[in-house]
Amino acid sequence: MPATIRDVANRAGVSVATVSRLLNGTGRVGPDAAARVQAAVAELGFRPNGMGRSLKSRRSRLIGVMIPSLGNPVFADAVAGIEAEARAAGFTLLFGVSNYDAAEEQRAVEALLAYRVDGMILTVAAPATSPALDSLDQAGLPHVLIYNQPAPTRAVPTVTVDNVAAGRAVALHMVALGHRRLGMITGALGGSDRAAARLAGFLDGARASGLPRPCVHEVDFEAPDPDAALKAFASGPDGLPTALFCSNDWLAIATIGALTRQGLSVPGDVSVFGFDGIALGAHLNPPLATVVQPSRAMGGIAARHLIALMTADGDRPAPGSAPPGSAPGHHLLPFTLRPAGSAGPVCFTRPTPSMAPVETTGNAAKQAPAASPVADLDLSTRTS
Amino acid sequence: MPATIRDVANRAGVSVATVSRLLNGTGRVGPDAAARVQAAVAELGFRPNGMGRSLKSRRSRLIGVMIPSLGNPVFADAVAGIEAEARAAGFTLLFGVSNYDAAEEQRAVEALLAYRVDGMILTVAAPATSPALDSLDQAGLPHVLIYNQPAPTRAVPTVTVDNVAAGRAVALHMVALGHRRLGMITGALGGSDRAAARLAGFLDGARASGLPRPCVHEVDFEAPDPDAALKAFASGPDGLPTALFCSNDWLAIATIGALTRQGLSVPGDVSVFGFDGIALGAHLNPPLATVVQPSRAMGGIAARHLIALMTADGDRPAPGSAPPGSAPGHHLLPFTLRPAGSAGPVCFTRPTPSMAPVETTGNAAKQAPAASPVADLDLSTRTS
DNA sequence: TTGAAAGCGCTAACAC
DNA sequence: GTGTTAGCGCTTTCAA
Repeated sequence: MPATIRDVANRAGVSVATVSRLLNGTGRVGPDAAARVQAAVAELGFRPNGMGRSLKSRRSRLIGVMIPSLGNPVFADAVAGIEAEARAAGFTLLFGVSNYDAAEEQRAVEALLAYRVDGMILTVAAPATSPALDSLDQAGLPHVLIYNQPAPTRAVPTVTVDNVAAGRAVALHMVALGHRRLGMITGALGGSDRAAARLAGFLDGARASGLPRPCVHEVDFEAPDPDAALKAFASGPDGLPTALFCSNDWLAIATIGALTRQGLSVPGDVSVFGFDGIALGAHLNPPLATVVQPSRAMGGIAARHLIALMTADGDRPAPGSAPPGSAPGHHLLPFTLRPAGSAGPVCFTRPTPSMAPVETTGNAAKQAPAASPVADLDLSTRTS
Repeated sequence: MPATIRDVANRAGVSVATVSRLLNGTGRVGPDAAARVQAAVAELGFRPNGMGRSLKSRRSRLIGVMIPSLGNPVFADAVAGIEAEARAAGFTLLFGVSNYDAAEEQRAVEALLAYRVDGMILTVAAPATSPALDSLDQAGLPHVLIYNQPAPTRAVPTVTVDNVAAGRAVALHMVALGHRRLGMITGALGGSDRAAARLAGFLDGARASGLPRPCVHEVDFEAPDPDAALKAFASGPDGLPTALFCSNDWLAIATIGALTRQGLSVPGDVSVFGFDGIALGAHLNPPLATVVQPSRAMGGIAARHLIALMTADGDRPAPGSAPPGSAPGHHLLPFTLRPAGSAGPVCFTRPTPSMAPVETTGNAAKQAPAASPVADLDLSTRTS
């Protein structure tokens, strides 16, 4: 049974009010009383009960975090950023996972809401229709989205990159490398608005380059089956693309593995592009070509923004009513293209990549990191 | 301002006790009253305040989780396992990170303790000397270690694999592949008792095989610099080993990257073994040879064990005193060796691997996954 | 500078 | 079945 503030007060021969004041630095406390309290706290190993404190003070110093999955390192990175920032500000994280599912999002958010978190940082499947965001709005709880696309129908601050522009940049880069048959493998679009945005940008880039609409195949986020997707491509009218865009690095790595198992070389036979820029990608062989987004910083910025929101909320403008004219403070972070090993120039001398288990040995002459016209595209940070 | 139980009671025309009883399923409630309460709850969007509930009931339904870092996917996997199990049992996670540092562990544990978590699952740097575990013991809070070595001096349940045996198995496997110059790159031993155990087993295996003591180099966990470690090897008396054991997959992947950048081929020039079995490793090219531990299951088992502990704790044996004769219920999970692409037979025809940026092209004849005598070693689960 | 006292939202005796 | 009530540990007026 942990010591309570009353125990401390008794032992120090003061009132609980004095103990509270000293511990919170609110109001003056005499030096002798202070000393006695300090001693009592130490002797009793007193640790203020956060529950009692929260109940009375009506602020929990808890931040809720909800992400689709921990399996994708990109989310773990963001959480690391959030954690560091939150801790520095004296907040603790309450944590939930949604598995890319709207109903589970709702459940997770309810669970965090039950503990009266002071604010929340989350990634949802589809902001526009998210019941979880409805709950948050209705509760009037400050929250910030990360990774999600800014939702026109919601006034919720969002920290992300321009996924459409990034998707477009990938297409243009592929075209610049000489590719004409592009394709995309994406996680379930219903579970990820950003995947949808990346796809939209990608298609737009292809169209702008005068190419036919690239083939697109969806796979499951949790247990992606890239082999099936590749088969689907191969059995389509155009065969396997020479350049594949995967909606995230996780998927891209699995896809490269599948291609390799099929006896195809990357990027010799097929170029593969990922999205996220997870740290591991840079260590692959060949290094993963990808769109690098600053995940950790994204988490940190979201946390700082949220904390500002929460503290400003002491004098909340009006319960539930957002300032009519003001934008909700979106942060559009810069992304960069990493035009690394897994994406190379198209090889015209090579026959159309086939899925037959032919031993395709050639390695396209250990190319130096392709000098790309789009290399390290860098959008400067914008805040709206 | 969220609705309270009193609001609901008023609206339903019953007492708060009735509302509480209905919501918690404790005690009978008349059908008409029940209906009115249900309605009121729905209309008010009532969500019971977890703080109030915890304060009164003296159980928070919160589980604290503290890990060294989210940067290493192996911990994220374990947390995913914990989360799934905890959620199924109606618990929510309070989350902290220690950065492999004992002082930070202490801080993080204090933070979680402040919210009166019902129990805790954590990985510490060194169980024997961990101030965080001291706090936990002193608080009499049920807790379970994961990944850590079972500490002889502490009666704390631990879910892990036999790191010593695994380290030994790696050494024996390397020897079986013909390697004679072994080496190890490990994360800071002071920050990881399991790295130390893996090292001990590895050294033991080398010794048992009649080899001289392998060279060992420590690197930082957070920002490992494998290049420096490789240089250190190269400038040592024995030069670069032909087989390198890295204390985790993260490190192994970074090391392979460094070797490749140096113009050395893996496993042609140097075989590399990791530890953890993170999912990404299997998709690498070559696939990462590693010791696979069941991280997600590890988290799940730890959570189940903890929950059992917590509920049994209603009638705690005696505050602080562990049952004298009984073992604390360690779970030693099975590990398997994945003898994949990054570890191959030593190549005797090749000159001693050097660090000079000579263009070493040879790829050791695209070997099939070495048929290893130790393949898929499998210890059965033991519970002590 | 200090103390007394009133709750924060909830559960759990205890009465009826 | 249902209501009354006493706190859980804490912060915070309000007096002194």
